[in-house]
Amino acid sequence: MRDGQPNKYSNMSNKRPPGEIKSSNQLSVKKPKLSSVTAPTNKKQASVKPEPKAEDDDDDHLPISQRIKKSPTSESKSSSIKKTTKVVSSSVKKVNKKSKKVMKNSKYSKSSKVPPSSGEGKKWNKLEHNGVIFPPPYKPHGIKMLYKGKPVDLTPEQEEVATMFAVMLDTDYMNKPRFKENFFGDWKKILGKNHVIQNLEDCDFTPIYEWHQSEKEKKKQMTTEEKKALKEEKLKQEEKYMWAWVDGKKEKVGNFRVEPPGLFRGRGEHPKMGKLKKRIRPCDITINIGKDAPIPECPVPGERWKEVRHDNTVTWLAFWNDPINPKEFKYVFLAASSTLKGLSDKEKYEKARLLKDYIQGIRAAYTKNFASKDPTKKQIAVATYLIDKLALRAGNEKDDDEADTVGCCTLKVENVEPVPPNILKFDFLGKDSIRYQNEVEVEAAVFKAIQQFRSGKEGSSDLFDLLDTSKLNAHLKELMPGLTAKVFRTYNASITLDDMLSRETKGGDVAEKVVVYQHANKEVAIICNHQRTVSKSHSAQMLRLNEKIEELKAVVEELKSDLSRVKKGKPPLKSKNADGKPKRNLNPESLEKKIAQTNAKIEKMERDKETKEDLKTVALGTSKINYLDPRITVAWCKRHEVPIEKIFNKSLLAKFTWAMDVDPSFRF
DNA sequence: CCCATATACTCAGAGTCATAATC
DNA sequence: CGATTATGACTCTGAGTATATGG
Repeated sequence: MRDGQPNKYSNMSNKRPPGEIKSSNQLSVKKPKLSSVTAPTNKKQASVKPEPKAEDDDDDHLPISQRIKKSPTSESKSSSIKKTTKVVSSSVKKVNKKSKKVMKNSKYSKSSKVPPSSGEGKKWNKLEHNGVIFPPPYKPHGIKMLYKGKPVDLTPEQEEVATMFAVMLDTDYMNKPRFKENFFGDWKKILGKNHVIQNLEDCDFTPIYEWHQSEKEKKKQMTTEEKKALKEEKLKQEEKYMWAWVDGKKEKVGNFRVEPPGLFRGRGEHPKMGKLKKRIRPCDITINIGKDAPIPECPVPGERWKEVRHDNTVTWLAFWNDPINPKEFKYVFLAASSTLKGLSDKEKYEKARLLKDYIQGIRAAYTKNFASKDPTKKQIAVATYLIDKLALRAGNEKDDDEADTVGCCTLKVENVEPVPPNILKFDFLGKDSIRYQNEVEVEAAVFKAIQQFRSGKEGSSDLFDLLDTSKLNAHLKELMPGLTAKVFRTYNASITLDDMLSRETKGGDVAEKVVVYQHANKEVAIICNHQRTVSKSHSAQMLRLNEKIEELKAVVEELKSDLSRVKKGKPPLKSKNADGKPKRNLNPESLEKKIAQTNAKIEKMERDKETKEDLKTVALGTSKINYLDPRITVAWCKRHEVPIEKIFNKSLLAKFTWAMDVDPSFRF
């Protein structure tokens, strides 16, 4: 469903001319003002050395938003993009899907357990916390599901898993055969070989589903006092887990609740969707605390932690192995508002700001390499261009047991279609299986390069066959200390906000300024392709808005008629209003006023309607939380006397405390 | 005050990327 | 020993649910 709708915000764009640079000199002059960016080889910078040609359409330093221009040919784009269902081929692909499944139990020789001591990557000196809290044990409900129409007795364990499935009866997963197969496979193991239940098709879970719905309803019907009491009870229980002591400071813990058991809800076409995610127990959990901190008490009587470590080179407080993918981990970290997280957040933005000093040189360098004879260099250049211009993600290789999604380095031939003379049509599933659709005008050299990368390959093979993220990042690191692909996303998002705010903030009242901010925020969200599904009620809501607008228009018409009649000394056509009250205010002045008021109301509603329609598939939150340097926002608020609370909610304010004292003149 | 809509917050899955281990 | 692959740890994501808001 999410990948269903075309992205109406496709940008046709860009006409940034090649070339155009400052002297190479300038590059090296800029000093990293960043302690955290461990500057490796400053010498390598040579490779960014731009050449002094210049063709001054100097928009190189500008944010993407400004570099993007509507292309003349941008009519009905998205509609026509379709996946050319191609014959899958074994093909060119370097057999690089890691042979993950093999990997015989090379038990991690934990000789390398920890490298702390050296004080080098030290994250903390003292760390104390209370561990994690577990979900309550399963409470059997005894509701019987049906098999071939007859009630079935299930053990609590069997019932628990059946209930996990029943609860999802009204989700889209029921339309996914993969989900059902995986579920049934895991459930079957618990039912046992000779159980009456032999296939899913003959199972009727509706009794359990309905029981669950009624439980939900019951909960909803509780009075506010009851809910409040329940909440306080929970809070009391959890209070001690909410906090940690880090280097003498009390800090909030993020996710101290262990994930409850359930069915795996993989996104997109995930091969493992529906598999049973089993209950985590204390013996699955590894705790990390300071050397002389007391060991957290295990909350389950009679059980104990798997292990207690003292590793101050990491920030996690606890972890367990992901039951779906046992070689992956689930961590408990401090909350976003903590000092530790704030620090690394700040470092992230400082690194992105540093890129500002290098970006011209980097763009010049990759532009030059569009035509490189070295094929790897050429691919790196084009990939970097896409990452910079379109804010694409790096695109790591994925295993076969994950959803099939791509990023820049993993783009397939079929994901990018060149449309002469110089348009590229992108269509692929990115992170979280969110569809990315875009048509972009690119420089001739890029267009040619893409055509070349595609030629002779099948649709399913890699566009950048000589590239992967580590090669790309290794190259980026030579251009700027600490530079990686994701920094471009942060940079382009933040510079766009900064730029749009400074260009578009005019006078006006606070509300108008907030609109300017939201507009910029939206632009960033579009660049980053932050989408959301259209709410179920969206169309109904639009309809209602339209109705209301029509109603108001009718009111205006009547008022106008009243006005003209009153002016002629005649009484209104109707002596009563729609609500049945007799009309008052029959003098022209008040009628005029009323007309103006109503028209203003209509205009406002029209605007609201537009915004709503505009934002129906755009999620603003993600960029605000992860990509926009809060100092831009805070400084802008200070300059324009906008209360910061208009922009940041409570948790954002807490997360961004480190940015609050920024100088009003701060610019990204 | 009630309802519905908007916003805030939680949740856990899905990425990125550095480094260690292995080939 | 250089290149891959595996491991580990951290950020980023939209959905779902709870709560606030406002008409």
